[in-house]
Amino acid sequence: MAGAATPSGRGKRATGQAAGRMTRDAWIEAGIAALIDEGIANVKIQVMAKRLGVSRSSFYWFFPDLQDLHKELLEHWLRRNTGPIIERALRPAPTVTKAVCHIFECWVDPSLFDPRLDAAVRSWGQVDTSIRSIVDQADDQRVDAVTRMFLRYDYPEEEAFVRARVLYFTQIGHFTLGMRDDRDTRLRLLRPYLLGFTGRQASDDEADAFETLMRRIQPDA
Amino acid sequence: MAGAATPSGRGKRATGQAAGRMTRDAWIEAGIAALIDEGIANVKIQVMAKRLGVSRSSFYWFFPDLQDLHKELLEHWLRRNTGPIIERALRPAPTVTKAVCHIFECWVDPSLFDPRLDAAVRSWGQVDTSIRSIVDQADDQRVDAVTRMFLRYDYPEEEAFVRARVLYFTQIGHFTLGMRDDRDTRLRLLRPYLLGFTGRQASDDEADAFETLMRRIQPDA
DNA sequence: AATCTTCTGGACATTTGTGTCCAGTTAAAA
DNA sequence: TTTTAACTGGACACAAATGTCCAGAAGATT
Repeated sequence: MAGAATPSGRGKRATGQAAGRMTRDAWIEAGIAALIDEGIANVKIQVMAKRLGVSRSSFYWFFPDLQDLHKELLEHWLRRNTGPIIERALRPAPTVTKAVCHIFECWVDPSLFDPRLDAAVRSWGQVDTSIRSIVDQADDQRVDAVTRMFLRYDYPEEEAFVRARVLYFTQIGHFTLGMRDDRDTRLRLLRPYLLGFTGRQASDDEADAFETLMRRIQPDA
Repeated sequence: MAGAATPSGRGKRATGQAAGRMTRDAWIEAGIAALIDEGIANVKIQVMAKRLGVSRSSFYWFFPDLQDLHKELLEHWLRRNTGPIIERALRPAPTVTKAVCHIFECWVDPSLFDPRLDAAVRSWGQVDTSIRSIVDQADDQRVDAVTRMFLRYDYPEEEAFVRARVLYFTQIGHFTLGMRDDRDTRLRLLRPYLLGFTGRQASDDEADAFETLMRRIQPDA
């Protein structure tokens, strides 16, 4: 028995596995959760174990040490967050404004991009140089993909690069600052943002299409 | 004696005070340094003491506990980083582009704004909600000041707000991502950035003036 | 049913950090 | 020079983490 701290000795655990034993993935999930809302410095075996209602030994069965879990967390982030942005940036569209709307999907659809995870990994990178270089690399890839997007709409080389940065940095800044405008505000600001990012006015069709998409993803907010 | 770890027993310390005793400020400085390059979770009395070549007791003479130092670090950040931005945003200028250049001064002059400190405090806010709300408040003040700047040049209300955010978030994103372009790159990108932020072309005079300023501040980089 | 493999709990050893207490040193004031 | 105030080091008592070891429980396999 884990003592008085565990509400239900055997049956169910707080999170992760329903009843049976532990799995490597359940530990990784717990790690991600801890990373996101307490930072890498608080991803601790002891506290995760308590939270999961399991003893620390379980951890050491699945991982040689804490560092191994860290490796897994970083890989999860790479898979989860960088892919979708690049994919959306490559998607063909009749106008720049429409193309930018495609990228915007990542910022409104939590299944495409997890802002809190991104922010957490970024904070991690500030403290650990080996992480830092990997984050930098991912940022370069993302900005590069957006730059190529602008180039497809005949912006001059330098302007395309700057606009890509402005678009991407604004968004990262947005998340870093934890801005969480509600859906209506975001819809209201859509056109000014598109103007600022592209220098061109979006058509009504495009704005409407994005509004529809957003209403589908966030039924109400 | 502090043991074999201290290279010079009495005379000089690693940082802070030259020779004499310790001061509250020296501890705060050490705290800022630790916060900036190792994150709040690694602002530890024990390691700072070792680094300063002093025993932990000294700390407890000047501060009741670690939390008290944390409070001081936050106050330092408030004084250091938010004031100058607001001041620059209020400064009168003949054109928007010129006004934006005034704000840009904060990003190129380390005496006006410390990007690494800002990033560190921001990370701290992600982990500690009481810090978070203070950081949010500061961000609101900064964006608000920039919004009013745009309003002075007759941008419509909503556009002014969005442009303020784009300008500010881009910059925060820039720092968060640790982008450190060299001086020449920054000068080359100045005009495209001004165009993106304001929607208007800067005059040669304005660009030249900024270039002069930058060369004065960063003799070479 | 017996056996083998996988996984868990609890005990142990160690490290790193916090905060308290107090005797004693050092610099300034009387 | 003595006294006094400001500071420092070292010892103590805890707490929270990591990582190791191993007996044994719980499932899967034969």
